[in-house]
Amino acid sequence: MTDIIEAYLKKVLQQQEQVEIRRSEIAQLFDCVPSQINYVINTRFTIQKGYLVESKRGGGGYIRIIKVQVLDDLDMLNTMIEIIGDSITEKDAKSVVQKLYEDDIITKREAKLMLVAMDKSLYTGERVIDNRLRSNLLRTMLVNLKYEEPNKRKADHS
Amino acid sequence: MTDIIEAYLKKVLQQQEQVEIRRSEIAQLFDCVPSQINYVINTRFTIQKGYLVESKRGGGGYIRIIKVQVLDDLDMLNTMIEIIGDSITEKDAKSVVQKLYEDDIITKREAKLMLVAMDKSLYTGERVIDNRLRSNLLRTMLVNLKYEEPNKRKADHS
DNA sequence: TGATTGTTTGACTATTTTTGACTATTAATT
DNA sequence: AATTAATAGTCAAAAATAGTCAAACAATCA
Repeated sequence: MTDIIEAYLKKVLQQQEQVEIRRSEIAQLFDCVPSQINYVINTRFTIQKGYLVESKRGGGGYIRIIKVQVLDDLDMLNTMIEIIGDSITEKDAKSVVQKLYEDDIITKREAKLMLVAMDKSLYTGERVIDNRLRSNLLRTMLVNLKYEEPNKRKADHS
Repeated sequence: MTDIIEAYLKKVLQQQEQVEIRRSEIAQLFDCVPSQINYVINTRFTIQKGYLVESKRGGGGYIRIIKVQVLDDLDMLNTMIEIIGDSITEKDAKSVVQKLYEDDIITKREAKLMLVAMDKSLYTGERVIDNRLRSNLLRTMLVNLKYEEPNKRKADHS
């Protein structure tokens, strides 16, 4: 169900910059409880995944999902670096890497390397420490990408 | 039993690049306990044998087995993985990365990302712990470089 | 045959999703 | 202004999955 609602909203977002819904209507459409919509939004439309969400209650209330717009790769990297902050969970970190891959800022191999580096199992097991270590690592990686020319093999003298 | 389930999954994988199952369904199909499926997967669908496994718990959960292609450069990577062992200093780790770059096994960007991840300043400050963390990270990265998934569609949110 | 290795089982744990009761906010009506 | 209606948000319990681990059992090896 979550996946279906997510797919529906993303499809609309392929055409548009943002989408505005009435929570109860979508819940009815998919025959689920209204709070399911909140669950979808909280788990699938996070800032790490590149979305902003606004809402209003009361009569004429709505939920609006907005795709975060960036100018270029550099802007995206800077935005992500801000989002990372000085602590980040495994899940959020992986969302960030995934987003960079989807936006063609990093290659699949680079994404894999970075994803591996975000994995919980590599760290100490102390949640607070790990989230700090992870944010240091990811942030430094992204800072590096800012100053790096895109992909070139050393022997590729083309 | 293990052999039968293995054969079943491999047969499906002859037709497809990947297979997605619901653990309890397969267990029912073969009249065994669900954890038997984990055993099959852990013993027969390892990365060394050319398979990648992903899963999700909870509602709509699944286990997905993906065929991967073993890449060239295996020997070099395997050698490096051995060298790394379960503890490695910053200096040695950086040498390993440098060597991979010089041998054209990784790109400059990849090298930079990996070098960043080896840097002492990112870790806890406890030498023994850091060397262990670093080796875990570098080793896992190299293991990942050995395999490649077949044409996974990217960002297809339709 | 005794030791070793591989398989099966199930109790317990971990994760993710679904649900609904209760709360908070805003707009409309009195 | 106060009250009521119409929204959306929160939170925790329940349900629906998958994972782990060790004990029991089976097969194979020396």
